[in-house]
Amino acid sequence: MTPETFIIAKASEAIQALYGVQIDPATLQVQVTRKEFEGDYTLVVFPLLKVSKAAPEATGNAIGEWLRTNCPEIASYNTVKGFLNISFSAAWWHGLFAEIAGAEDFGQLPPTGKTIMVEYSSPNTNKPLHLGHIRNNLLGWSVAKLLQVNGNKVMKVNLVNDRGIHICKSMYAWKVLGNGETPQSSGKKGDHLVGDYYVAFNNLYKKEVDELIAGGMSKEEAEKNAPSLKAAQEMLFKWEQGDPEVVELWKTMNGWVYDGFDKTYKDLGINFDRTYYESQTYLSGKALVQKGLEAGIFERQEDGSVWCDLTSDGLDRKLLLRGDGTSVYMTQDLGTAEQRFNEYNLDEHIYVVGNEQNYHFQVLKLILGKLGFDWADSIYHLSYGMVELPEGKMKSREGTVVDADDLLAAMYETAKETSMELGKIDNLSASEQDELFRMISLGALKYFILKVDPKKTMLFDPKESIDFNGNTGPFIQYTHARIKSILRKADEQGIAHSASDLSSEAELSPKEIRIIKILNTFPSKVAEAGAAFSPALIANYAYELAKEFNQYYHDTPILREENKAVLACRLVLVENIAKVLSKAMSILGIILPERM
RNA sequence: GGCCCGCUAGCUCAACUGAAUAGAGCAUUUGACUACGGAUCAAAAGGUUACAGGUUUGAAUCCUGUGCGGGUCACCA
Repeated sequence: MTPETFIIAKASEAIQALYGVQIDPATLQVQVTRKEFEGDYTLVVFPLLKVSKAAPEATGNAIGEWLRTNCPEIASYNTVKGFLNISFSAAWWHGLFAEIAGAEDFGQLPPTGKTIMVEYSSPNTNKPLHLGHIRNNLLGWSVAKLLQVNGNKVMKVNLVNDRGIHICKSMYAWKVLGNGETPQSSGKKGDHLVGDYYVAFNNLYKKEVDELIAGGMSKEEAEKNAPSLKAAQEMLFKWEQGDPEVVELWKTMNGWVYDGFDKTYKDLGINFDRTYYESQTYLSGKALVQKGLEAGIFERQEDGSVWCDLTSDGLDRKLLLRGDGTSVYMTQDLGTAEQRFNEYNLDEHIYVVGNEQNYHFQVLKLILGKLGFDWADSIYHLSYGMVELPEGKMKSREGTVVDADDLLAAMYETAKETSMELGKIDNLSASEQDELFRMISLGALKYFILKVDPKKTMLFDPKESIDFNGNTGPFIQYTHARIKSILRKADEQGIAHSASDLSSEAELSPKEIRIIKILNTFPSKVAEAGAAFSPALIANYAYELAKEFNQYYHDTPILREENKAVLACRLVLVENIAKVLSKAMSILGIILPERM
């Protein structure tokens, strides 16, 4: 039972005893007492005035007095305006502390029995990953982890967009300009190589269009008739026919891209339980369209195309099948959703996709509902905002995209430079140093991106992200390393510091109580963050805890303490800060080093 | 134009279901090194929460309207 629920339960009893009214516990609000007031937790009494028929102060005092005399856990109280500030007894704090210290899986919530699928990443295979994908990947991985810690069975999936005109463009450019270049022959990373040919295609295409226009063709016509585009379209057609040569090239080039992606995913520290390929799913969903037609939810036009009319829902008409009977994006998503819910018996399905697709998912959900699936409301679009740069928006055409691999490399370099300057890690081996630089650079990047509320557009300033001061990942990593250093010294000196060494003789200081209070809120923070699908809440929690430790550490001697009981108490406290920090950061995919 | 989202300190971001004087970091100014790790800590300064109404004992938060910014409304994915 948390202190909050304890107070709510007891306050309900108090109200029953004092005013003879059974109050709905939901109307009672308990919050952590603000620093400037005396007390641990605060009950807001305003909502009770109707029942008490008395002034706020009087009501607060009456309830406070009842609590103090009837609950041994509660030591004192005071009322300021409409706020009843309650202080727990020292014994109670010791009990809570021992409970936290003894809990091995602190913060892991009990099983819910639910299975949740999280789809994220979803790259196209014609170009490497960029900064926008990084936000997607980090969010997706972290939300999956968060849901796991909330007690769910989670399945992480990727849907690779491996077919379509875009990859054919790269294929065509490679065929005419590539001279058989491969990742091996050029030393280029596979996804970058294919991306380069995508760019080459666009240049070639542009040149052809310009020439056609110069030759007297209209712009519109030229854009349709450029030979390279025609060739790419021809390739797409052949691919759909299963032409062996085209399919072979497609397989080869996609293979290069997958090797490249695997490397980037590995560098980012993310993974998937299953990967879907659009080449295998793009035909699904047609049966559902048929079903919808029969049910009269969809309508077929004279040209054979099928539509769903959503105008009565305030939206537009949506195409589901082209005139030639082929399916579109929406058709595929309808089909795969049904497949997945059936195959895995999902309770929820989360799609981590950028907010430019809000409309798509709104429609998807609506249509699934119309088709009569009761799980239509169990799909959730985790929509995230764009990542902007100080210079403005990222536009791939203008070359202002930040490549994921380049960014990771730059972060690594900066982590290295900064650490070397400080010169604290000279005694580490080269490979240990390398591992450390990776931890720090990745920690900085992940924290910087995940601490922002997903749905907001965020600004990524490379310079600022690399600043290791303030509210950053490295600050938390550093805090952890310091704690570990203290614990190492304690071990060297043979000082005991396990939960069983705690003694109620050691008096807890206000700062220590504040830290226990923060530690204690971790499980409810996890629940809150899980409900909101927001790793940002966890990030900000970890920062608060780390900061609290630094303040405490700065003026409280730990190893110099002579009283054994107090010493053990402090060490256990500090150890538990490290424990919770590490659990919180693991939800973000950030590793905390033992030393740095 | 329709629909969706955002707007909080100079900058980047917080504020759980409405609650006390809206909080951090960066940058600025000042102070603290006999350091159990200074990648630290303390302090100052910085706000009409875009604007106007409304609901409420109480609004950054809920409702209506306005402004500014973004997204989206393809037989693309």
